[in-house]
Amino acid sequence: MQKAKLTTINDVAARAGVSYQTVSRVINQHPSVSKQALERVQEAIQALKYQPSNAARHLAKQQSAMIGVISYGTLHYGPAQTLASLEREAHELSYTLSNVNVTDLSFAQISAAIQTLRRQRVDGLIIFAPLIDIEHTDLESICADLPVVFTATEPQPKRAVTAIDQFTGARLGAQHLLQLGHQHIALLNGPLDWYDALLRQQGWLSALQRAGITPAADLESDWTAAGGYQQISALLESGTPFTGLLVANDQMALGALRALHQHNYKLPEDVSIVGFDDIPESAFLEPPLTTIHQDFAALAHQSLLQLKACMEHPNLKQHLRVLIPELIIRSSTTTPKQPFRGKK
Amino acid sequence: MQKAKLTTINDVAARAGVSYQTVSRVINQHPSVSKQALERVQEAIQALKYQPSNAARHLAKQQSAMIGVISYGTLHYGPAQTLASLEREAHELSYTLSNVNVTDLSFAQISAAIQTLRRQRVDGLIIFAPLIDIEHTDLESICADLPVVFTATEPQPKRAVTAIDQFTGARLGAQHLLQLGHQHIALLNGPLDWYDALLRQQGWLSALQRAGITPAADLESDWTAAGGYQQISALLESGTPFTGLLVANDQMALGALRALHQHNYKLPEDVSIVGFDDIPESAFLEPPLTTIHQDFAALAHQSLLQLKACMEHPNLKQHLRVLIPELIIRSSTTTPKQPFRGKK
DNA sequence: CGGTAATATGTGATCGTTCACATATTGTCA
DNA sequence: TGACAATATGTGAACGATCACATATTACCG
Repeated sequence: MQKAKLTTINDVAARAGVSYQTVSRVINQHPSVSKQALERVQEAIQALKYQPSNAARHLAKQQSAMIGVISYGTLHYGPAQTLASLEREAHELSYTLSNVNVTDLSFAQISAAIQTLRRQRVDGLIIFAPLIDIEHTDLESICADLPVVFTATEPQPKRAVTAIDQFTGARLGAQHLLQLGHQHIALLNGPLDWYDALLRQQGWLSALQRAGITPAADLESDWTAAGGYQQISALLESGTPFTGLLVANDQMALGALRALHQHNYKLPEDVSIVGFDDIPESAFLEPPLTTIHQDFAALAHQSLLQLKACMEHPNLKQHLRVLIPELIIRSSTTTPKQPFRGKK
Repeated sequence: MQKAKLTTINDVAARAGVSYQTVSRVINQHPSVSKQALERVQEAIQALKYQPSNAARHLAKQQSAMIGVISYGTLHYGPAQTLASLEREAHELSYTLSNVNVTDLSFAQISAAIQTLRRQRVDGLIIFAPLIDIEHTDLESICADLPVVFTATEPQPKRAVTAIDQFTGARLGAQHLLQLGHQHIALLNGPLDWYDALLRQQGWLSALQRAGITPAADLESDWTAAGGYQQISALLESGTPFTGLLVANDQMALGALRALHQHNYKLPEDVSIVGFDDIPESAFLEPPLTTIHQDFAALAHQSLLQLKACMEHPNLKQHLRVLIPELIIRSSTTTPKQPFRGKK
């Protein structure tokens, strides 16, 4: 093994001819260090390629400069973007991010993830996973007095939450279709154990109800293009009439487009589609996709800011921070050709 | 602040009525612990919600159970997938991953990233970024005796490298087009400061040269659909004749498809397109995209295995591990209608 | 020149673990 | 029953940094 024993603060002190405490002062930029000592210590650090050990520092300081993240579904666009932004933002605040990705939303996995992060003595925690089934009391017992920010999850009483308003997003999409004159509007949603999906369903329903319109169809799929393709193919073959379609992410919308093309539908004349997320490819689909833009970088930024507030003022009451998504109109939506149409 | 002082091994020992060392033995599953002591310690751990401090453990053990990753461009599909897989794999080997994402490939950033990870005393390092301009001697000086695995980078003498064979991948794509009878084949590549892009260019060129065919065009873009759209639009407007197009990732291919549709090209009759990566959406594009499949999960798996080997046998000479990508034929490629065609 | 403050440096204890070693207890067999 | 091994437990030092405090040096002002 490489038992080469890494250089320590003492090695540097010895070489510079000062005490270890002086070296510590140089590292931490304490003002009371003479110019001579400073130079000699810096020279020694360079020469010995000294790097202070975070572990030792954390132990002594009783804080880790680490932020824990519990993430879910990071292979999907939204979570992946958020996580990447989170990492960048954290680095700018000179925090290190420690990410644990859970593969399901069971209490067992969530609690194991929290334990892992508590061992690392993270200074704060961002839970970036839908937690529909978790009891608040259970969470309280594991998180203890760790500062936590939730996102993508249902409102937690007394807990800090930063989220993009999915309800409003879906409503914007549905309203756009309604304003164009669509009367038969279907929803292709993601899995309902994602809280985001639940909220989008509610927003869509709310818009339709307010307009006095009955939903044409309410489908659930798995966020993938394949799933979207499958569901819309089935819907078309079932003969259910619809002219407007709200899809809960752009990948499924892509699959839906394919299904519609295969069934010789003309787009957007025959069916208008609104996606969700505004992935970079959306503007280049056939036809370019009208969609609900979500600012994941802003979500990351805000949740980190909120976590910082939690860490600095642990007793401050935290409120809900909400980001509003934006409707991006492209050419996949238009006025319906006929007020009503069935199977082609 | 929450100066509540977390519970330590001593608190557990006191409650269980044993010495701290016995508690340590329980934590580390040492065999020589009596059944009674074991039970009492476990009870105390439960009751006090004790979690051992990783920082203290690492300090004492002189190893961190952390693996550092230096990543680049994680907002793109390939890197994002690899990173996510890496995290999952590392967790399975009960390592923690510490990721630093660099925003450019300057020596300054790479070396800062390595310093950050050295401070964390990572046990090993996976450099998952193209390092075309970095001198080997510079790297040697920073990495010192840290076990390192490179990937997505040019072969390093004496260093461990795991990579997907991009040269072969591009050649497979080009050969497919050649076998269909295409004579005018263009390449739409990613930025050439990615080593992957460079290798794909070489593989494509090599296949064409072997067939005695001159390249129709050699374009460089930025991996995005927007970039691909722009470049292919320009190519079409320039009137350069081509019937086959190899694109270095599927997002750019998506943009290229859009450009071709807009110019009223019939696909695949007028132009055959081969993508790269096989993103989940590829099968649902218009038309479904023939592409080169890359197994990013396997890449992550292999590089971690190799790193483990490096860590366990530091003096073992490491070789180059290569994964071979696979051609997935869908309907975006067919025989050329005419042996030659210019601007439409 | 004495006194007080500001600056510069050093010493011992501490953070929460593990390791090496010492010691106490139990078991097994001649 | 005595001897020796195996099992079980405890003690002090170490890991590499920071903190609180003590001390030495320099600076300034009346």
